Amino acid sequence: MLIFVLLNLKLYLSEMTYGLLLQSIAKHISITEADEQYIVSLLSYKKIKRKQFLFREGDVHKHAVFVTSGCLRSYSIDKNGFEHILQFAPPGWWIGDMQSMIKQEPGMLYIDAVDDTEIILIQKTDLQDIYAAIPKMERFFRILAENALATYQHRLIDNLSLPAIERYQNFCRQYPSLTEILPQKQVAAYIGVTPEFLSKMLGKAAAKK
Amino acid sequence: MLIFVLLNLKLYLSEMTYGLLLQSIAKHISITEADEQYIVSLLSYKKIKRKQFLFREGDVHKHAVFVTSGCLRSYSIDKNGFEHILQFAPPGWWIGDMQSMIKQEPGMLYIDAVDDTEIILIQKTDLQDIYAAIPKMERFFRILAENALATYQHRLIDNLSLPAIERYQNFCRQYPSLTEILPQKQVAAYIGVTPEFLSKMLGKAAAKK
DNA sequence: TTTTCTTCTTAACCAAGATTAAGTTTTTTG
DNA sequence: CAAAAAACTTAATCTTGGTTAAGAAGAAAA
Repeated sequence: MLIFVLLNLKLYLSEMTYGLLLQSIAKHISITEADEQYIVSLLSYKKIKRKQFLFREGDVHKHAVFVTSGCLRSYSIDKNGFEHILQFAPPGWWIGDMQSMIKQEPGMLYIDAVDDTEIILIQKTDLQDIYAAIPKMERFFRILAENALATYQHRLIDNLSLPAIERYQNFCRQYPSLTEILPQKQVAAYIGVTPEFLSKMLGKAAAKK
Repeated sequence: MLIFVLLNLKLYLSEMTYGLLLQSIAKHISITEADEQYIVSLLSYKKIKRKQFLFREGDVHKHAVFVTSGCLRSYSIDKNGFEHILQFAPPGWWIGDMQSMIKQEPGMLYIDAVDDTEIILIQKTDLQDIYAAIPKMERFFRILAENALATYQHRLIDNLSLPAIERYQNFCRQYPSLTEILPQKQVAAYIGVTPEFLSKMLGKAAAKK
């Protein structure tokens, strides 16, 4: 009886922790419960406090990272010490330096927590095993990469063709929940302007009304 | 005897036409000859003359496009009529509007030929069949998408953090063969400056020496 | 609570890159 | 080959956005 309760508890905790990832997989492919359990057996879980680092420039990314609560960000620091944000990762998103992940070479990105955050990690080597054991997972990550690719294509075009104010408006439209939470400074580092200029821009826009 | 010659001829032509694509696949996964033949049976071939369009803004991308000779480019045109180049595709590269390809909705990109170009086309619906028949192909396209993703991440960081002159130098280092062939105007549209400014910049750099 | 750190704002000045325009060279096409 | 169309250059002027600096306001930490 006690064992039964403990088993249920374990399942329940696992469901809490890994539910979001399994749901995300289920959205694109269907896998058996045995497959799910196999995958879960290779996952690890981690908490990251606000402002704590997950990766620094020069680290080799040996894990795929999936956010289940809170929010991470990836960014580079240029030679003048300014941050340029590549991506925010709210719950349900993956984050990482693909170049480093693929080639297993030192990355150029920093990743830290915008907020207290919980993540799921998969080791790159385990991911290879998952592909071998459950070929359908190749499809899941193909679809994931293709979607991310579409997002980056769009963002690059925006950066090439739109003035700062429109890039800001696009950001607010695309990530309304982030706009509320993030300090302005970080939105500026994402759209590619200085915090001073963003402030000036918003002041002007407000004055017009 | 005649039939034998014709068969060989057909194989030879097919090798000429589809060789680069099959090689590219073989670099990442190994498939049987039967699989190769199946894939080839779903491919089509097309020549595109310099300056001819393959897609325009608003078109739905129903094919994946692989370049075997020449060079294509994808770009958007902003409200002032200026071109912003997302990608060049020399031989061995894929090109397309991922957003449009995935969601089968009108795209925002133009694709035309920088030079007389030969391409291989795969219909999106046939691609689904290929995935079903040869699951390994999911891996091939996963790897492809992941590599492209890494490239876009890098380019976006560069655009956010580097001044125009360094973006130009990066372009020359990364695509030396393109730098020779392309009109300066198009390099400008890729790195995100006006042709006038690129000209001024290069004049200054030359004067220094 | 008080102190400290971070963020936000404002403003004056500065610089990278855009715009306009005109002339020159190169490439394409009839 | 001549004519037309692109592409390249140069220069003057303008604009977007950066830099510097300093104070105000919030948030975090002690």
